[in-house]
Amino acid sequence: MNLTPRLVDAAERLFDRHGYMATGMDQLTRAAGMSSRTLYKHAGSKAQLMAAVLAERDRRFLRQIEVSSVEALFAALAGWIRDEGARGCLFLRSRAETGGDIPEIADAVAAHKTALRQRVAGIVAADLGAAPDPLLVDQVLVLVEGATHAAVTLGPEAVEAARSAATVLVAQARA
Amino acid sequence: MNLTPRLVDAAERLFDRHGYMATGMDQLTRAAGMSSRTLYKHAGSKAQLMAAVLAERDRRFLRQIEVSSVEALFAALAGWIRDEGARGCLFLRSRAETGGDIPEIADAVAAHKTALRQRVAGIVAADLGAAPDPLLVDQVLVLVEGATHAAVTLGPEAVEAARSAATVLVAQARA
DNA sequence: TGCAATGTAAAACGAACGTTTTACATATGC
DNA sequence: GCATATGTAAAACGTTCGTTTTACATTGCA
Repeated sequence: MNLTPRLVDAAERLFDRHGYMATGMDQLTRAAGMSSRTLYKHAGSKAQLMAAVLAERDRRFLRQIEVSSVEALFAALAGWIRDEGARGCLFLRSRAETGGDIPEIADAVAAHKTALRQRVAGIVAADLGAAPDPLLVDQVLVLVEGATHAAVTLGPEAVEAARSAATVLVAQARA
Repeated sequence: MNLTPRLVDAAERLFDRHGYMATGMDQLTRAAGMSSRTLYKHAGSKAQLMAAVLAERDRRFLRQIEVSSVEALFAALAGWIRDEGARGCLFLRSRAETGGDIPEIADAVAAHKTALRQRVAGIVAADLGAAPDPLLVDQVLVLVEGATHAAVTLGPEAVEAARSAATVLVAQARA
């Protein structure tokens, strides 16, 4: 059940561009350059492959926002969207596509969102130099989700709007 | 090609709960209480049915946020989420599920997001009593999208966080 | 009374779905 | 040199997909 990067990367690309349901196993085998027999030996099932994709994306995204200020958080988010494009949050999308009915996927999404909230709390704390008001953490988290999804239609300006809004909120919390 | 409310309402419910791809035509015919022959005469195709669902949802959502202050906007959003549940934006979800490749759906989503931005601009203008800075409109729009999507994991507190953040931004714009 | 229109029920369409299996090739380690 | 593991290619599994068609019942209007 060990997964090669080749498979996970190809799967992430296809799931992200076309959706979980719309991506067939034959497209996955072709993109990964392996037979379906090997793919199933490595991944177990389509749902488990998606869970592996989400776990890898969680690691990669959290690494991208390894910062210690709110300004840097939104700069990192802008970089992510510049590199990856703006298609909304893959975690929320894959959960919604499957109605939350596939445990492997629902669990991976819940774990990511928990980790994301903790990371944002840490960034706000580092920025303020003190334990932050939970409301401020929620506000920054809402701005992160908002930038991610508004960017689908607004483009990078959504991230800039979120960044400037967060700056005002943090400055006010400091005073 | 006229659509009965019964069909559109049943389709909206299924598409919203389980996703566009995961909802089969047989579930739609059963929920709408009609044969597939009649459904196709009325709706034309699955994609056109989804487009009709989105057009109806657009009307309903814009009616819900027929308000003239930013506070009232987020109160209306809280009411929507209380009644409908928090599953993220159906427009963005259906567009992402289909990779933007189905014109009926992609067009309905684009139209809704354009209308939403104009509505938010109108609300901010009414609240300020003056033409708003486009950046402030983007900020409120980001907070609306953020509340919608953060509520999936945070619950109603996401809307409260967005509301309080928007209040600060509007107050600052007034000064 | 009778003709369109409109509906239902159900079978059929070919294609694609996720997954498993069969048959065979190629390495690696004792 | 021979088992063991690991791979590919491809067919087959039964199911479901969106859509169309066939056959028949019901309705409303001339």
